[in-house]
Amino acid sequence: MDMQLEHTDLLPSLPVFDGVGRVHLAWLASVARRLSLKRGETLFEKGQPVQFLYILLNGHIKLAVPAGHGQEKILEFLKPGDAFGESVLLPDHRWIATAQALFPCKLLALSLSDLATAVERSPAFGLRLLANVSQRVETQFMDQESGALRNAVQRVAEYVLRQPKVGNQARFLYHKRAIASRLGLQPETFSRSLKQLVTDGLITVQGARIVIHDEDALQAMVA
Amino acid sequence: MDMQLEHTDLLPSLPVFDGVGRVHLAWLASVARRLSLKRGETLFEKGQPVQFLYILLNGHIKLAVPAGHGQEKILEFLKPGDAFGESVLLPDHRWIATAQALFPCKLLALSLSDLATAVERSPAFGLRLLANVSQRVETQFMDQESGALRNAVQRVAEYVLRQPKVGNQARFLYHKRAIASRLGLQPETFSRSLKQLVTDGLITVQGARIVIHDEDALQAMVA
DNA sequence: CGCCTATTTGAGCGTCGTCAATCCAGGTGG
DNA sequence: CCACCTGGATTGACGACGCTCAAATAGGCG
Repeated sequence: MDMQLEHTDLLPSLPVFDGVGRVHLAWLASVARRLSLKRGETLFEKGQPVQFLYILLNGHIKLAVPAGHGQEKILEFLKPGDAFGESVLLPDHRWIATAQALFPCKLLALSLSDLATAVERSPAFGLRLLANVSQRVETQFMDQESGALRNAVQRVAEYVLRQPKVGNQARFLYHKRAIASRLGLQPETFSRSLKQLVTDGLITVQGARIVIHDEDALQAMVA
Repeated sequence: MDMQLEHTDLLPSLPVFDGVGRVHLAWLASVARRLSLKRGETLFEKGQPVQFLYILLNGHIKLAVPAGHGQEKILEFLKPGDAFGESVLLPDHRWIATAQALFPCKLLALSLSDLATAVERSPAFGLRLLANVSQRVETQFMDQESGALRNAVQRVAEYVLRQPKVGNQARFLYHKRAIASRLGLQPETFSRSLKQLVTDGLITVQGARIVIHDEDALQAMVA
């Protein structure tokens, strides 16, 4: 199968390319670098110069800052359709966090000049990028709110509710250790908080599997 | 003095309009609504639909979420040149926080259609907006990092270092209560943390005035 | 089947939040 | 010009939530 066509076909399904004309998409697909990452592979590290805007087509990536003793604080989980590295627009900018693949990834990389040309040719693409990063700011705000206003059990309940559900079932996509870090908790505290929800009869947990018994009570807990 | 010309002249001095052609600036100035806020006045409240992208020309605004018992958690201090409300691009979006003037403000408001037209006419403006919001994401990341990795005294030291200094002098622009909220601390804890820095001989504080005696030690404290 | 890592569980402690009282500064009016 | 007054800031005492250290258990992958 033609690699280039494969990627071109993938593009229209991502919201970040909504409303971007076919011809512009083709141009994007032609100039953008294509990258693949294996699970665990590092895309960039804190301190390196920002050279590209990345668009994640496939897979999951964590953005994290090292915290000594082999610890880290996870700032964000990146999902397909997410764009990151807009700070390529800021002069002499360096990454403030490290990006590492949690699952095998495919992504596009746009250099600063390609990004500028792309927005020049397709202002709609510029607006899509703006909407995307705007969404990320809002997510950060909600995280800040949760971190400041809610306790450990409430934050865990909130996280469970946000997971995609089929019926009343859900799964932890990432390691519990990683989720704990994302929520600003120690793994031990995360474990105890989950146990609390189980003890209260709101959920049951088996490994990465979650069954939600009382969604309303979970909602009430975070409100 | 002509109000419109006054604002038009103000625009080129803000980084967010760098590289945006004179003619586009004039167009922006002609279509954008102009707003003034008195100290304490509310621009929008949590839950209201997002109708405009705002660009702060002058003054300071706080973005905060109410937290019950008349409390609030301040998410961000907005300064001249900051743009906010890019989420006007997201469908059916509502404000997740309240905006209130901390000082008298002047600002521009762009409707969704005006924003789209502006980026259409001047892709450079789109890139500037992207850079601006990108900067805000990074600030959020650094806040998350501080909140997770540093204790109260370290966060206060970090905040002091970030204030604009003349010689070894600086000032708290906002009420300590507000700064505490921004740092994710109670006013009492903020006060005690400042006292700690004073006791250690790193700074002295009189009301809103700060004198920095040992900047290196402050830096070392947050590293 | 066995190793290695992730997760869970337990015990103890420290930081920060809560509640309450006091202190202080800036603004107002006599 | 000074006394008052009001809201912010400070200080103290105490408790709780989440962190740290340590050990046991479970789970995944070769």
